[in-house]
This record gives sequence, structure tokens and C-alpha cells, in this order.
Amino acid sequence: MPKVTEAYKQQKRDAILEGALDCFSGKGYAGTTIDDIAIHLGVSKGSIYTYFQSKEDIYIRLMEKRMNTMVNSFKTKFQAHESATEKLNYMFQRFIDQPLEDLRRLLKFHLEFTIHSSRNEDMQAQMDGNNQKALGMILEVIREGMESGEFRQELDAGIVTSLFWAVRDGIALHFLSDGTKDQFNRLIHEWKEMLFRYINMSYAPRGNTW
Amino acid sequence: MPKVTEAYKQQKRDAILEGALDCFSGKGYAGTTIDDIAIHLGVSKGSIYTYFQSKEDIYIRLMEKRMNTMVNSFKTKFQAHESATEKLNYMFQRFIDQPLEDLRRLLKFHLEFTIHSSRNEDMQAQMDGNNQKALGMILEVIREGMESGEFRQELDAGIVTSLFWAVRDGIALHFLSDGTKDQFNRLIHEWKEMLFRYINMSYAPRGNTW
Amino acid sequence: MPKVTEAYKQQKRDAILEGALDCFSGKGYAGTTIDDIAIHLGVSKGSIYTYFQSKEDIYIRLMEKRMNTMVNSFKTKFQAHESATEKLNYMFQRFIDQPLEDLRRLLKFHLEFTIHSSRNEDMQAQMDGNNQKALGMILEVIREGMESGEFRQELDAGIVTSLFWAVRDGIALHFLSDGTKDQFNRLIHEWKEMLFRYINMSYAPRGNTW
Amino acid sequence: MPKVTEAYKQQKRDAILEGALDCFSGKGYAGTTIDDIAIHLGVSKGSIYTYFQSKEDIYIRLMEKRMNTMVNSFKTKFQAHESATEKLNYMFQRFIDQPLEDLRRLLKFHLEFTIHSSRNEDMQAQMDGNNQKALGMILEVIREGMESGEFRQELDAGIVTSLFWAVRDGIALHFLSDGTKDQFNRLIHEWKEMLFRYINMSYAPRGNTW
DNA sequence: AATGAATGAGGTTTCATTCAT
DNA sequence: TATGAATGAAACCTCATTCAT
Repeated sequence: MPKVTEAYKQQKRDAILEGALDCFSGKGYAGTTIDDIAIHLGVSKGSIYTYFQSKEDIYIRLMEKRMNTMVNSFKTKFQAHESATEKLNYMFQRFIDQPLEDLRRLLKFHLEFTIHSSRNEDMQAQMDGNNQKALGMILEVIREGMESGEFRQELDAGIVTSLFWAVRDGIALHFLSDGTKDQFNRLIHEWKEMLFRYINMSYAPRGNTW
Repeated sequence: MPKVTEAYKQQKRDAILEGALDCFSGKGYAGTTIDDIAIHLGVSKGSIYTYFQSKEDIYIRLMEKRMNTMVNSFKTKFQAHESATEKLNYMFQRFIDQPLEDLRRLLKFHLEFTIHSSRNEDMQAQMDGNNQKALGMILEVIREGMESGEFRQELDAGIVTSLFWAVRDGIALHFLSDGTKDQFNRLIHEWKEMLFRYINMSYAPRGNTW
Repeated sequence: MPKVTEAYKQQKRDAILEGALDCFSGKGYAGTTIDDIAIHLGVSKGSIYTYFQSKEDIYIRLMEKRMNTMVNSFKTKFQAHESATEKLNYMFQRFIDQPLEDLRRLLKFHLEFTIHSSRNEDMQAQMDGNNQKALGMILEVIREGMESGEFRQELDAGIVTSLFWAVRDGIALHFLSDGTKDQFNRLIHEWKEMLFRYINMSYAPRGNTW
Repeated sequence: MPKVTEAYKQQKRDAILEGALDCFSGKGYAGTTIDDIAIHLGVSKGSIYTYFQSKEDIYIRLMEKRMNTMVNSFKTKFQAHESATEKLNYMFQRFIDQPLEDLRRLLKFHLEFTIHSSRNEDMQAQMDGNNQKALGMILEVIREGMESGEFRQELDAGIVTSLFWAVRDGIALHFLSDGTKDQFNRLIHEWKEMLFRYINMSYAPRGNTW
């Protein structure tokens, strides 16, 4: 079996990360044992250490991969949407389209990782980098919309970006353990309503002068 | 004599919970050992088990206590504020007034607990109860505002309530590990702006000073 | 059982060290598991960690204790012997009197520790300290003999001291695995002969003038 | 073709043993992994198992080879030295000429092997054989000296031989971790002095220059 | 009620050895 | 013959919990 291709190894690494995600999101970082991951994948405990240095290494690489995948996916899709408004709409639609269970799974992992990294100097720096990528992606859209005249000129793009993510995470957080998909969708819809009402040029208040 | 004893016991329980909060928020649930708590409090490991059944028991009682304390505190304060708008304003002000470090500490505990409880049937039910109290508190305010004509009639009070908490938690989450107090304040301010713009009947900013 | 006396704890520590010595000398450092020591002593694995920080800690404390015990024992006995010659004679007699199996056991431990410490910065410093005590003890005797006129004036006391220990260890090393007690005794005897012939005033060479 | 193959195989075996010596002496038997050896040599882990059955096998073969090499080397050199005294002098000179670091490295390996073998029946027998070769080599020299009248007739050649090796090993042991080359040389010198003073018929120092 | 020594299950990681390629 | 991924036993150490004092 040895002398395998680089592609094989990459595939193996990915498979381990995928299996680890299942375990971490299901049982938490502390609650997941290397044995859990190994058994879940049907491989030996030792083989995991051929590809990763430690449990924490798996955790970190997993987050890295997810963030890159997510940002790249959005960036690619954004190219198919002309205006900033359409791009934001696309994002909202993605939230709506995603099965709630998937969202929960991923969110548990994300949240726990965020807390975990906030207690670890080394992870902190890397996590900041990850976050910058995601924030930067939206920041660009907001700026694009302000330049194109879609959004109000006097907005602070950075603040709006922060709000955008904050609300998404907050909503997901509140749906972490209960709530139906229908409730979730209505909340996303309302948030979209609230956001556009706040940033849009054309969402001019009805009869108000401010 | 029994009365004194009971008071003493309650005091002891509270002290342990307080010490446990320091530890849990600082090092996380898994990262905190019973020894950590005992040493932090200057008591013996054994004495902790006189007052609580297990580590998880401490964790759960602590959250219970915090939730009750917070909701009761808000409810009491609300009585001093006439309108729904003033009540919401009071809440925003509380967020602003709270030192960022305190917020971070507490949020880490809350978030971790939320995730933790989402993986445990028993904790789930109790956590739902806790959340209902907090949500209910805001729900009342929103309804009050809608009835008084302060807020738009066509709002879905439940959705607005969910959004209110979701944004608060989302913002706190994003400030978990970095960001200055100034940035935080600006974000809270912007959120307030966005929220009122969304729910208010005629949101006439008073000289734009808020 | 808790709230035990300091004496109890010291006794426990000593018992663990004694049990560890049996294991380390019998199976070597690497070959000895914490479980071996625990089982040998009839205590739980965990309790060992109540008294020592790690396997290496046990190893180091054990050597420390043995060295101190040995040096103190010799120093005390030396007081009963007037001349330097008598003191050296006493040492030789100790080697003769000691059961060969005991010597082997202890030597295995000592030798392995010496090698082990030569590969570890931290242990090195401490081991040097231990060695200085043992060397210093003999150095005093040699100097005493030179001052009293028992030994030759032109000797380098430090060199003689080194030789003294080196030969003892060398002999013990060669008897590590085989050889009878009788052979061992004859070798010790011959060494004594050789040493005194070298250092003694009265061992004046027969007819030689140097 | 088979001849070439056999030579190649022998060369490979030797290379592995050489690399293993570097690792074993540097990190100890337990501290050396098969990977260490493989990486040090730039070969694969698997290839090592083509030439040796196990880690212990390498260890044993290595000692075997070293012992044979050493004894053969001395025996060859001895032919160039006429008298027993000259032969012993040659050995002393070898100790002096050898860089201290080399000596340390090799001694660590030898000592650890000695201890290791003392705990293993099979290795014991083989080690005894090795030792007999080395002891026998010196034994011959001592006997030669006694027959030629260089050394005292009443000596027990076996005992002197044992002492000879014991002192050498003892000195090396004491220089295992510290001490300068200068100190080492003086000790070797003093040992030589002591030994000749003990075994020589008429040990007339030539102007006291050695 | 308070103490803290004792317990032992369970976790992470290492590494000699095997074997498919 | 060479490779190195895979295996899994086994090691060290932690820590929630118990219980004798």
C-alpha cells in the first residue's frame, strides 16, 4: 500500500477531516476521542496520526479547510451575480436553502471552535485570519453596493459587515437546539427585511424624511 | 438553628457557583477541574460534593442561577421605565455600560453552555425553560410597544424578539476574542439604529444624539 | 483517610521510592511501567501521582535519596574510625560484606541512571551535585591521610579520589551479570592491595627508591 | 551475480549497524526508534527489516560487530609490539589518543548494552562470549609479561586482567557526562602509574616522565 | 460538615512490526 | 528489494468521584 500518490494522501486527509467534523459537531471537541474518529472512519487509531500531529491539529486544520471552502464557494458564486443586492440576496437564499440540521451541525462546530480558540494564543491568530477572509468577502459586497448607489453613502461598511455576520451567527445560535425550519426561514426573511431597510437607498421610509 | 444552617448552606452553594463561574468562563467546562474550583475558592474538593452532586450539576445550577438573576434584574429595572422604547433603550445602555471583559467572560460561559446543552436531552429541556424566560421578557416589551403605538402594528412580536436576542448574541460572539470597546459600542449603536428603524412607527431621531 | 500526618506522607513517599527501586533495577527505567510499580506496591496507579509528578520525578528523587543515604551512612561510620587508612579499610569491608545480589541490583540502577542523566540537561546538574557529595567524602579521607603522614605527600588527592570510585564502579560493572561472590571478593582484595601500594607511605617498594 | 549480491547485502547490513550506533549512543536504546535509524540513514523503515529481524537484533549484532572489530584491531596492533609492557603501553596510548567525545559516545552504548543484556538470558550468554574475547586478549598479555619476567610471578593473571578492564571502564564511566580531556588524561596516566607499580618486577620510572 | 488521599476508567500519543505495492 | 501507510498494543498521565477520618 505504501508509496501512494499525493492525491491518495490528500484524499485520506480530507476523509479524516470529514469524519472528524461529524464527531466534533456531534459530541464536541472534548467529548470526541481519537477512537471515535477512527471507528467512525473504519480506520485504526494510529493511522490518524500518520496524517495529523494531534487531536488539536485535526481540529485546526478542519476549521481552516471549512473556512477556505466556504469563502471560495461564495466568491465563485458571487461572480454570477451582478449587483451587490443580488449578492446579498444570494447569501440569504443559501441560508434558506441549507437544511437546518446541516446548519446546526456546522454551527456547533464553528461556535465551539470560536470559544476554544479564544482561550488559546496560537489558535487565536489563525482564527483571526480566517475571520478576516469571511468578513472581507462581505465587506467588498457592501462597498460595491455603496459605490454603485444601491446602498446609502453614509454607511460605515465595516460596521455593516460586522452586523451582517453577527446577525447570521446570532440567529443560527438561537436555532442551535430547537425551532423549526419554518421559524428559521421567517427569521432569516425578517432579518433580510431589516437589513435592506437599513442599508438600501430605495428602502426609503414611507413618508418619513429622515 | 435550622434556619441559620439553611442560610449558611445557601451561602456556601452561592459561593461555589460564583467560583465555578470564574473557572468555567476562564478555562471552559472540560478544561475546568473540580480541583480548580476548590483551589480557587480555598475549600476542599470534598466539600464541593457536599453541596453539589457532580461537576455537571454545578454547571447546570450555575446557568439556572444566572438566568434567573438576569431576568429578575431586568424586570425590576423595567418598572422604572414607562414606555417600551425606554425599556429597550435601557437594555442597550446596559450593554454599553458593561465592561467588555466581563461580557466576554460571561459570554464564553453562556455560549459553551448552550452548545453543551444542545447535546444533552435533560439540559436541553431546562435550557429551553431558561430561554423562554429571557425571550418572554423582551416579548412583553415588544407587545407593549405595539399596543401603545410606539412600534409598527404589523410586526410579528415573536420574530422581533428573536431578532433582538440573536443580534445581541451575535455581536457578543464576534467580540469574543478581539475588538475594542469602542468598536463594540459603535456596533451596539448601529444595531440600535437598525432595530428602531425597523420597528418604530415614526422613528424620529431626537437630534441624532443616540 | 485524608488529613493524614506529614509522617504518613513521608512514609508513603519512601515506600513508593523503595518499590520503584525494585522495579527500576529489575526491569530498567524504560522497561518499568507505572503500573508495575503500583502493582508491586499494591496501590493504585493514581495514588502514585499524588506523591510524585511523573515517572521521571520518581527516578530522580530515588537517586537523590539513595545518594544522601549512602553518603550520610558512610560519614557517620567514619567517625568511629580514627585514621584515614581505617576509613578506607572500612569502605572495602563494606563492599565485601554487601551481598553480591544487592550490589548488582543497586548498580544496575546507578549505572542506568548515570547514562540516562548524561542525556538530559536538567538531570545532569543534579547528578553532578550527587557525585560531588560522594567524591567529596573520599577526598576528605585521602587528604586526611596525606596530612597525617599515612599517605604519600606528592599524591594528587583529587585524582586518587576519582580513581577510588572509578575502580569500585568498574569492578561492580564487570560483576553486573556474572561472576561469583568469591571472585568479586578477591578482586576487591586485589584492588585494595593495589591502591594501598600506590598511596601508602608504608607500602614502600621493596628495595626501590622512588 | 550471487557474490555481488552477497557483498551488497553485507555492505547494507554494516551501514545500518553504523547508523544504529549513532542513534543508540546518542539517544539510548529505548529512546531510539526504527524511524530514527531509517531517517538517519536515509533509507526506509521497511528496508531495515529486510536485513534485521527486530530492533533488538540490530542492537545485538551491533555489539557483536564492535567487539570483534575492537579485539581484532588490538590483536593486529599487538604484533608490532615486542614486550608485554609495550603492549599495555600501546593500549594506554590508545585511550589517550581517542577523542573524549568518541569515547563518551561509545561508552554510553557499551554500558547501556551491558545493563540491557544483564536482564536478558539470551543476550547474557552472547555478551559473556564477547567479554571473554576482550578479557582473553589482555590475559594473554599479562601472562606473556609474567613469563618474560617483566611482571611479578606471584600475580593472579586473571585478577589483574579483570582489574585492568574494570579500571578502564570505571574511569570512562566517571567521564561519561563531564570532565575535561586534560583531567581524563591525568587519570589514565595515574592509573598506568598505579598498575605498573603493582605488576612490575622492578618498576623503575624512566626519569619520571611518563 | 470538611478534608484530601485513593481509585481506576479512560484519554492521547508512540512505535515496533507487517505487508501491499 | 524497497517503500512507508497501516496497525494496535501499551504507555503515561488526568481527574471525577468516593469515603475514612
